[in-house]
Amino acid sequence: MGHETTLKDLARALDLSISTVARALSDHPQISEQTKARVRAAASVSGYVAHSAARAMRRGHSTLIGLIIPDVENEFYGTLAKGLAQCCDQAGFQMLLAITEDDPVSEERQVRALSEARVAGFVVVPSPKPLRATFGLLARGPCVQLIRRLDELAAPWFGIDEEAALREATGHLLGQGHRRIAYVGGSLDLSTGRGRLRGFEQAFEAAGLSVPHHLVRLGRPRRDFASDAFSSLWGQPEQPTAVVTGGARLCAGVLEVLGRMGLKIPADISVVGFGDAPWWYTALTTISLPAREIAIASGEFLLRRIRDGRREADSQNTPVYQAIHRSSLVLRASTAPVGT
Amino acid sequence: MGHETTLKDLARALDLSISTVARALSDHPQISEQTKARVRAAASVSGYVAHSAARAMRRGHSTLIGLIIPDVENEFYGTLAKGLAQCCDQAGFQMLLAITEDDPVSEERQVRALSEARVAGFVVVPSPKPLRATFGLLARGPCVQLIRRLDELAAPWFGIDEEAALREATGHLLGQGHRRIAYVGGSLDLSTGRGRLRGFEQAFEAAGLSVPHHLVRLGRPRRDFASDAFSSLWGQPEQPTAVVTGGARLCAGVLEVLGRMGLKIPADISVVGFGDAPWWYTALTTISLPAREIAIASGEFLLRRIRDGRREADSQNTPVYQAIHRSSLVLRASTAPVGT
DNA sequence: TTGTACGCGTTATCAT
DNA sequence: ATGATAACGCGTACAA
Repeated sequence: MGHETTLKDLARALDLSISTVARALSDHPQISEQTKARVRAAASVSGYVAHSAARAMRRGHSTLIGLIIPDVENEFYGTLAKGLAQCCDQAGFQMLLAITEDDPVSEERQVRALSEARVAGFVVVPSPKPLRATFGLLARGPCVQLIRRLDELAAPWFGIDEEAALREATGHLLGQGHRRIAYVGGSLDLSTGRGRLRGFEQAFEAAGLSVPHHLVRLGRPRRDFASDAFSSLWGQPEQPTAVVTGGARLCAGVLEVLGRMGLKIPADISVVGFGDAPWWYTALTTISLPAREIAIASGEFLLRRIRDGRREADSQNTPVYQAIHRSSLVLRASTAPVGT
Repeated sequence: MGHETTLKDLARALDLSISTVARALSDHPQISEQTKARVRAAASVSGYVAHSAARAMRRGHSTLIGLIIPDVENEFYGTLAKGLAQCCDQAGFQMLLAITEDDPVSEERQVRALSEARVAGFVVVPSPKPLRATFGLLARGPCVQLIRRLDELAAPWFGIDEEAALREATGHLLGQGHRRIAYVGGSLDLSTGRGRLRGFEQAFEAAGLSVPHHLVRLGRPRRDFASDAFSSLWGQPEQPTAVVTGGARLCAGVLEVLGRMGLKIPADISVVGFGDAPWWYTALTTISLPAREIAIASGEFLLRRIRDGRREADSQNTPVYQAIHRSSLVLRASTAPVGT
């Protein structure tokens, strides 16, 4: 007891060589069916379990994929993680999960740990400003970046057209006659924050209106920021008649404070939410994100690249690939023409 | 290029032995400061990254923890995963995530993969009926089970007092004068389903009332089941005045169909939700679960046991440990006295 | 069809 | 203070 069965053990017990046992278990064609059967039986009764680390060392590559995200509690990232985990499982890979909370130090530490584990590839939603070392580490293997986009990270990007998403959402409200439209979004140190704000602005410009910058609040993509931001907006002399959110957690924060204040949607204020948390299926007009599609697309892309990279010596001359998915505006009961 | 720096490379470059380099990098006391400095500098410029698989093989144990859950999109499991990931990170471990969707075949396959990776321990929310092989695999290392409890899995359990949770929730409604209280819960093949139903029943018994079994619907813990179940309940001649949910996804399903039917909460029906998804902070009376606490407690327990197991040869004679956490009923605006 | 032998990158033991 | 060497479990080129 206290000892795990190895090929050597099986070989000794069966009076065979290690290589024969190894070949039998990997169904090598040149091993007799009879031997295979004997070996498999012995492996089964002894509870033999292959040692993937040893195998990886020998082969020179592991079956590990590293996923680096800010927060798996966030519905969106949860969906991302699930999609990728299923991709991995299907392809015989396992997923190592790292949660950064957007802290660059934690990010570096965990990316280093993933590197030490010799993951075959990285899927990363990078923090706003990763440490220099992090880039170096991520460059050691195939890598794709999701949603947020960092040019320093010379890695293929998968995400949505943020500008179009916010432009459409804001345009919808403008079409309903709203003018005092507030925007609670992420700060501009994230590519997503920049794109979304631009989309918000473009909607006004397209309508020949001036952008109500005094109704814009940008900050960390957290619920409490959004709650505070909306409170301050509502305290202004010119209250907004509608609010657009620029992130899932920001949306949650706005909804929370609306509830606390007892404001009715859309009677007191129209709301466009962000993301697809199942609970606001009930009534929330929302910017719907194809999280699962992004996960699958990027996962399959990465896995393909990993396999390719093993054949061709080095296909490092990869063009900067990008896959732009489309969000869609899902109309529900949380928006209404102004003054109704 | 195409070659990862190893200790051997560093040794050759510095004209030192491999052992000296290894010792220098692990800050061995008997290496001169000067040598350490030289080695560290060389390691840094060459971008040396340790190889944890090789280390694990040599040492006989990895720094991997396997987490097996049905679904990480579920808020509750998301919180669990996050808590555990942080536990792991803090202790120098990494977390391998497996999503089973409660499919025993997928579960077995993934648990096997984790076994092959020689995870140092398992944290598992088991499917209702795991394959026999799965038990064998999980028995190969330290293991804790969460929430759901399987006796065949002789592993310490961390969860909540399900009976008390539902008793309290149901009692609250009874106290508000409700009698036709519906219950939409998980089927009885899960320990959670059994405990929750019993709690529902106990509330009636404690009040000297008979249990309204015709208002009880049990099934798979999925949103669509709950939606259908509530629809059928509402179609009955004796419509319920209140509904208690026995799971997070079931709660989401009930809320969804309520929205579709245009029913007002609590005017048309009182609702007790399940779990802590941030979005129903607004107005939902809910059975609140200490997901993060459970994750931390079980994670620390497992990590401690892993460390202990390395000192003492085999401390297999472990008593069946259980940590019962308490849920709490959070009162909000979704329940009201009957007939108001 | 099966066996022998080497190396993957580390760490630990024993020597110097 | 440093070096040589064995071993962890596996896969494969080469030999038989």
